[in-house]
Amino acid sequence: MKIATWNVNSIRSRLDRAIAWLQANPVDVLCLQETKVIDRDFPQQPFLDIGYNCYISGQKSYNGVAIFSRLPMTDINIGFTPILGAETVGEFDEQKRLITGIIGDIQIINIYVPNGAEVDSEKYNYKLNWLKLLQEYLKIIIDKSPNLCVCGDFNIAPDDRDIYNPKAFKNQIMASPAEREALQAIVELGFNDAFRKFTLESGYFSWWDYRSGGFPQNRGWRIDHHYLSLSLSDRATSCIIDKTPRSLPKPSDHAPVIVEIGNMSYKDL
DNA sequence: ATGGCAAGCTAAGCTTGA
Repeated sequence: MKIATWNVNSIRSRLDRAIAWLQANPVDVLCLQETKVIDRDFPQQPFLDIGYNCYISGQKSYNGVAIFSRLPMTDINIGFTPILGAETVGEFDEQKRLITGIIGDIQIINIYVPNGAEVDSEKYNYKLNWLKLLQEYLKIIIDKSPNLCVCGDFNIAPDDRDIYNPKAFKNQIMASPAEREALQAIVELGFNDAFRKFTLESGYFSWWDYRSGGFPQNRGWRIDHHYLSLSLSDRATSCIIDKTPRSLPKPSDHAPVIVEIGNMSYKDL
């Protein structure tokens, strides 16, 4: 069972790339972020044509998440509200940043964490509050659903190994202590960073700035993650970043990240 | 500190991203 996450930076701009990638990498589940399109205009048909089910939650211009799966998923839910209730969630489901569903014995939660602009800005506070809400949400879900895969664009480098030049970005957005503490509070609910189960060195990134030759010089950040609940982490057999699509013309600025879960095959589903 | 690039919206330049 392979589960991929990829911030595509507009599904309409990346449609051909995403289809080509899925054909070359026929993962069981692909989670997308920054689809940047309302549901009515989402180009579902090309994905249906190559054998994927589509579950989408988008809005005009910004944000937007989607899950494609080869086999149908159940229990699809959008946003925090189904678990936390409208009163607790307030305005936080207006931006489309969370979609979840169940496949086999695994619940997948696909998230696009707010960017945060710069430390101490209004958007930064929104990001920290969004992460706090995510923590409350996962605290409830992890008890009901022990095999959890929380994946997506977290917009946080968990530690300095995940930044090409950590000194230059100390205390900056995506690396600030408060962001890392918010992520750590989530980890402490009972998650492992799947990539770090297999690779401990620095120098592995999932996002490179479009500007200033970020990719050719490998000036990147690792901000796209799979956080697996402990029981699921035990079953993970690999986690890799596929830099190939980032090297092609008109790329997303993010690369796909793929985790493989063992002890499960289609006959189990 | 600034600018560099990409996408959406909309019709030249602003907003957002990270």
